[in-house]
This record gives sequence, C-alpha cells and structure tokens, in this order.
Amino acid sequence: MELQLVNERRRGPYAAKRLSEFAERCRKGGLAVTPQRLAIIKVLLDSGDHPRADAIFAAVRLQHPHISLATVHRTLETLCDIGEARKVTLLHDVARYDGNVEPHHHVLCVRCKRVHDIEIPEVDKLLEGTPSLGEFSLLRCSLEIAALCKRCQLAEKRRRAQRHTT
Amino acid sequence: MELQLVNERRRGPYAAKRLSEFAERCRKGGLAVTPQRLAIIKVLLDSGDHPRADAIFAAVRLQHPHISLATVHRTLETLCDIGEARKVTLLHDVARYDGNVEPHHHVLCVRCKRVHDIEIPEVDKLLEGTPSLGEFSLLRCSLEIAALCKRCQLAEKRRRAQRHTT
DNA sequence: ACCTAGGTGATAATTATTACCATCTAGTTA
DNA sequence: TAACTAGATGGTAATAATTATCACCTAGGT
Ligand SMILES: [Mn+2]
Ligand SMILES: [Mn+2]
Ligand SMILES: [Zn+2]
Ligand SMILES: [Zn+2]
Repeated sequence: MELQLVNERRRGPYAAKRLSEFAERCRKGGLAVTPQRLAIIKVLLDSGDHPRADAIFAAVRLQHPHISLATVHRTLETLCDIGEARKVTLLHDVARYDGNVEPHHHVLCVRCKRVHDIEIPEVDKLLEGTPSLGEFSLLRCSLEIAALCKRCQLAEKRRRAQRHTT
Repeated sequence: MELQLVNERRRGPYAAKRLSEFAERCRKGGLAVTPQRLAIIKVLLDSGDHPRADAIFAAVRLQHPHISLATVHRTLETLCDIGEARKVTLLHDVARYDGNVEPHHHVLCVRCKRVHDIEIPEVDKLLEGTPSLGEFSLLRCSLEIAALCKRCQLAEKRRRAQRHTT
C-alpha cells in the first residue's frame, strides 16, 4: 500500500492551470467572473493548508480592502457548487457522535446529511505497518463516501424539472 | 473490493455488551459513573443515526427531565476522550476549504487540526464499479487519517510529565 | 456519616455562519 | 456604445451551536 504526502512543488503549476481556466469554468457554471471571485480562488489555490473562511478573508483583504466576509463565505460555497473548490468538512455544521467505536466507515448524503455505517475490511488494514507519515504519527482512519440518498435524488430531479418549465 | 452497509441487527448485542462494561471503563478512565452519563451512553448506543447533541438531549430528557444541554455536550466529548464514543465530525468546528479538487486524502492532527494532503491511489479506485450502495448513489470518497503531529506529540508528553510531578 | 474532587444545571458569552436588503456591476442587448 | 437587468456584493442583524462560568450537588472514598 503506498501512502505518501502530496508533493508541494506540484501546486504551483496546478494553481496556474486552474486559474487560467477559471473564467471559462465560471461561465460554464452560469456565474459572473467578479474581481472578488478571482481574488478568492487565487488565495485558495495558493494555500496548501485547507484554510478557513476567515483566513481567506484576511489574505484577500490585502488586495481588496473593501471585500466583505459574507462574500467570502458565499463565494467559497459557490465555488464548491461548481466544483472549483472542495469543502474538506462536509459535515461541519454540527457535531455528530457515534456509539460504534469499532473501525468502520461512512456513507453520507451530501444534501440531507444522513450518515450510514459501512464496512470495508481492506481499508481497516490500510495503516498496518505505517505508524507514521512525515511529522504525523497515525492513529486511525475512516473513509467518508459522499453520496445522494434516494429521497434527495428525487427532490433534485423535481427541482430540475421545475426549473425547466419556468 | 467488498463494500457493505453495516448490519443493523448486530447493534442490539453490541450495545448490551458495551453498556455492561461501561461502569468499569469509566472507573478505568478516572470518571464517576453518574446517572447522566449512563443515560447518555444508553441513548447513543441505541442510535444508529450518528446523532447530534440536541437529539441525544431530547431523548435523554424523556427519562431525566432535569438534565442540562451543557451536560450532554460535555459528556459526549468526555466519552470520546475515553474511547467510549466516536466523534464523526472531527473537524466540525469551522468549515475548511481546499483548492485541490483532484481526488486525494487527508491526514489531520486531532489536537491542532492541521490538515495535510496525501495520495493513496488504491483508495481512489475504491468506488469504481460500485455506483450505489443501498439507497445511496455514490459520488466520491476521501479517507481521513486521524493523527498527532510532532509538535502536539511533544506538548502531550510535557503535559503528562507535569501531571506526574504534582 | 463525613469529605472533597469532580460533575451538574442554569445561564451568559462566544463565534461561525446565514439572512436580509439596499446598492452595485458583469454581461447581454439593441 | 449606452441602457438594462439578473445576479453579486457590502454592511449589518439574526441565528444557532458550542463553550465558559459558577454556585450547588453527589459519587466514591475515608
Ligand atoms: Mn458510524
Ligand atoms: Mn486537501
Ligand atoms: Zn439525502
Ligand atoms: Zn498538531
């Protein structure tokens, strides 16, 4: 099993490429290309540390002193919607607890946030023989599968049909 | 690759066993066995839905009308500390965003919450050929590795040494 | 039957996020 | 190019989860 920290050097070219395609991708997603959105995606692409909205706000303000924190929050969610960013904390809004402390994994509906347990024995063995990685000593691991439940799939379909008629 | 939803029938016996050992495990962890803690772990072991603190609060109140919501929050964190519960949302306190939208995984320090990217090509292929599981249509997946970074390991050591002298 | 470290309840404080709305502007149209 | 408008933004209020505080209580030990 090959577990390795991502090479930081690759980020430069990756960010440049993503940035050059950003305007086009916004249009494809039906979004206006605003200076605020450009500034936010730039900062995000330059960050390797999975930043919070307030950190991005601080960085963006150096160039755009008038930007609003609300815009940063909104924009980050919008970028995730069109696939230009990824929310690391899919379930961040409320703490969720589990009585099952055996190693296991989760499928979660990205819309209604329901979570179900799943078993993937292969993944449980993933850390065996790898006590540490770089500066991290590894404790345990869990796979998070993003999904759409039946109910939310139907709701999604209905909403699209609705939009199509108007 | 065997991906399967966890069998719900197993929860009954599992919960009974965990509950019967709970008092002893509290003592081992240096915790008092209070009626509140018992009520909370009971509710948690009976839940298959990864509940939030407020849901547990509501359920516990049916038997303990005087319990406080603060106690529920505190107790759930305490239970996680001694390994009697698991927090599904390790990074729930603030939303974190990622500019890297390529499939990749994360190591995170459970104390300082720093997050680093890692690559595990095998895991990226996990969902291939499995478009759905039960009522969930699968979108993507990401492995979360809980860890302790070097800095926090040292801090932990120092704290233990401190406690030992007093 | 005490004692006391630690636990609890009630409530205030904090903090991230969302809602709201007046104003502005990107991108389209004539 | 000028006018138009759907959608974006800024400023601020509202919301909601969690944590802090502190007087009182009690589990577990003597
Ligand atoms: Mn679970
Ligand atoms: Mn990442
Ligand atoms: Zn759903
Ligand atoms: Zn750390």
